[in-house]
Amino acid sequence: MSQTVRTRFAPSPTGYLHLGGLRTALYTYLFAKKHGGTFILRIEDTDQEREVPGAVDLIYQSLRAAGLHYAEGPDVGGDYGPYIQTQRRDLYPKYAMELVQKGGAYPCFCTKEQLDAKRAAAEAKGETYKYDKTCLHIAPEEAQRRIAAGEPYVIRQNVPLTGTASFDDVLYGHVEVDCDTLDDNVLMKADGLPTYNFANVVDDHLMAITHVMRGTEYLSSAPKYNLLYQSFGWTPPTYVHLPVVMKDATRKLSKRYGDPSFEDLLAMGYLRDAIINFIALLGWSPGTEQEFFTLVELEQVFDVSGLNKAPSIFDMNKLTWFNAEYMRKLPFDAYYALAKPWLEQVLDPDKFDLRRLAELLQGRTEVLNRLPSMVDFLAAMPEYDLALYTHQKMKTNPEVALTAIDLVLPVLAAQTDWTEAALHENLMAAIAASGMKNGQVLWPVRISMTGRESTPGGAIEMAYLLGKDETLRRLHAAKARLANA
RNA sequence: GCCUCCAUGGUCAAGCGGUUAAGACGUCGCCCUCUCAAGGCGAAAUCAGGGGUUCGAUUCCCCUUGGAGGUGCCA
Repeated sequence: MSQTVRTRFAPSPTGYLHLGGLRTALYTYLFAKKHGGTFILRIEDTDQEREVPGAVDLIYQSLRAAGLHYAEGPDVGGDYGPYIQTQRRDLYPKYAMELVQKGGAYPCFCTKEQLDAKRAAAEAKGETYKYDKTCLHIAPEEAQRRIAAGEPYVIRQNVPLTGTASFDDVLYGHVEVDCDTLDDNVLMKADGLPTYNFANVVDDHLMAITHVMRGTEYLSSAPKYNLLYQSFGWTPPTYVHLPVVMKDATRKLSKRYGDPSFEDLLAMGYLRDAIINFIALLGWSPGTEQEFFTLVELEQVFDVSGLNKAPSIFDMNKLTWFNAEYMRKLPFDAYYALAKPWLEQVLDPDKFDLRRLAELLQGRTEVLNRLPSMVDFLAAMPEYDLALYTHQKMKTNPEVALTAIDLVLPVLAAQTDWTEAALHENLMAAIAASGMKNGQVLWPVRISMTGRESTPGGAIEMAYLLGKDETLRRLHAAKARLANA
């Protein structure tokens, strides 16, 4: 590649950054990095009605949170600004006029009502609606007169009636369509702002974008954009269209159906690096067996040849697996800092050894937000079913449980050194002396202390965390309940 | 409807004319074990269908089917 690579992520400020958008941004960023190029951010806000207040800031925040740093953008500046399309509004009319002069576009005065009627008529006949080029035949002088008179108008692309339009995509190859299936789309709206169809071409050219990476929703209109480049006499960028991310086989990921956004995942306790790692592998393969990647590694190894053409389904299960793996890999102190606030939601830090608890939890943490429900039994003994005392493999049932508690109670009551090591030593000795199996006594003892089928540690760890008084209190309560059963 | 694109297990996917069709998640066994995880071992599970081309198709071509995207003064 002789020219310096410049790629851009160009979202519309219509809300949060969804995962499909994040992936597009990631690949766009990685492509630039891989080729030593520049990644820039451009805000496409030409549809003022759809703009959501605060969405622009959300995009900045999300991109920063993801670690996708852009060298140029609205909030960082650059030599090709402004980077927000509404701030570039004065730029577009000039190019629109140039296009009109070159025959690639024309002003149109048809009203919304007229067009709706034509559209309805076409649909009634079961035909595909296409603008009939009525205004193409208005003489330039008359058009000028009407514009000067203040009549509302738009600028439409003048698509040839015959022939074909095409472009070449790195991923999808040569895409060609018959011009007669193409409509004369609006390039400049009556409000004076360009549509995506126009702004994208003008801005990519003006910003010297060399590689356009974007979703496949633009694949079928790309030939039309190429017509624009031809009319202008500009060299089109290299295109890489990216398949969408799906929720399942037929629906794409969408906030409306409750699918999480990037920000949502972070708030739930998914790690940024885990999300990035997972997203990178969703629709792209490095071609090797490696499955864990840091952003920096991805910057080196990313290649468009590993992109898959088919849409891929977002698998929360696998994301969660990645997250659990990343949790385990964290240095303990980093994990503890992350876990602590979640633990403190349900546990008084003055009453429990949260640090020890976190040690037990680190290897079992899939997502941070699951932590509270994993430890809340420590704060208050939950209701539980006596059936929990019956466990085939542990060879226990309520009767055995009663025996076990009777065996353990005096040992614990006499325990002065309430450490895991000391508890372990004395308890194991008592069990060995009794002739019972470890699980036979430790299972029911743990149940009676926690009321949970599974806990972040065994009976000994739980006893340590609960403390002597609370342990004995819960054991006595369980004994009374079992004796009356 | 029309246009464009896509198609390997439940999911992510490797494969790019000749393979026992990798690997990962998930699932199911077994082992380990004071529970659950983690870890170890193992298992089930895929080339959508039909035609071609070829000595030989998962791989190339066509059709069908299925799916996606587009068909806006939205992007």
